[in-house]
Amino acid sequence: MTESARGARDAEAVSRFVESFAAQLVEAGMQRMPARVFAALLSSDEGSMTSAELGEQLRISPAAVSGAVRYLAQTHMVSREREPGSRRERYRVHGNQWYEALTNREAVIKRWEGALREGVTSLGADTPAGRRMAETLAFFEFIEAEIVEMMERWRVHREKTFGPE
Amino acid sequence: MTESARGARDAEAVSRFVESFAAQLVEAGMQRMPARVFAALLSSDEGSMTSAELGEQLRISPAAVSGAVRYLAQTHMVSREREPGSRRERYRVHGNQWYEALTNREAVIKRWEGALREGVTSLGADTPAGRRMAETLAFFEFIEAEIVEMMERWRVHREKTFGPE
DNA sequence: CCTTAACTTCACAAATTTCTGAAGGAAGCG
DNA sequence: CGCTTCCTTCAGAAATTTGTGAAGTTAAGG
Repeated sequence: MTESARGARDAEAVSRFVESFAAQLVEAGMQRMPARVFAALLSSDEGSMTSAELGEQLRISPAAVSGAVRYLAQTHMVSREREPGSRRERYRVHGNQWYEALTNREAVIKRWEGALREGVTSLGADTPAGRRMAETLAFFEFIEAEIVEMMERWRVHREKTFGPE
Repeated sequence: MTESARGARDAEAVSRFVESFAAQLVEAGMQRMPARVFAALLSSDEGSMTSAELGEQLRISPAAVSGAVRYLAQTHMVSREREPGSRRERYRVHGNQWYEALTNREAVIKRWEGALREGVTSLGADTPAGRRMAETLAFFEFIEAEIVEMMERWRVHREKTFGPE
């Protein structure tokens, strides 16, 4: 077993994975920099990196790191930590935050629901279009409730499979 | 009750709703034109419109309609119909296509899973990062199975509430 | 306090995306 | 069969987004 395959991680292999995973996230609608930063954090052994480490691995400016991290923190995909007695910040992914972030889709769904409610009203609940809106709205309300339960089931399943956090 | 509030739809109210709902879709990551076209179809009484009608309501060129519709058809949000004995095409939303489209998220999830599997391999299943990948992968596999069941439950729920299609 | 390291904000240049007009087909209709 | 209508494709202009360098801000450490 070579040194690079055991101790020090194969930087190139890591980078390849980071970029290919980030590309998938981008294709699903995520902005490029947040996607790359998130992928890098996800594939770090500690699950966390400093701003400088991120900038170096991804070859991007501190400004780009800053912007990406702000977005990720806002959407709860990543949390910021201050290293005590240092002015370095560490950005971390928790296993849990993955599904917290998914649950945050709720915020989006809520806004859709709001818009649909207005639609039902302004198109008229007794028109064909209004009825279609109402049904769509019902669908989202259904989904919303289901997601909550689904996450609860995942929490149980996860604990059984991977043990308590 | 004025004529416009009863018979002919209030074009301005419809337009306001279309634009505001489309804006929500855009914010969730959808391209602008597909979002506007989809919203317009959703709020039409027939659930379908011709290319010309879409162009007129949204004030966009035939080319833009064409591009938007191609995207929506690819993602199964809208189906194309040919009016028999005419060269006009109608684009239609089915109530069902909403959740067919959601189910199509499966394709995205599948690609993520592929990328994560590669990640587990290339980072090493016995490394902390590799284990995190494996857990993330397990999460998506869980979600994928759940979505299938969820859609089945919706189909039942929908039929009870709104009657058979 | 002053220095300096680390992050953030901002204005701008570059790259990308988006939409249009124009040209190019396909398919009904006479 | 040719004419006409409708849709699509394509090249390019316009708008938007993205990432950078530089200046600004905050807080640790002497």
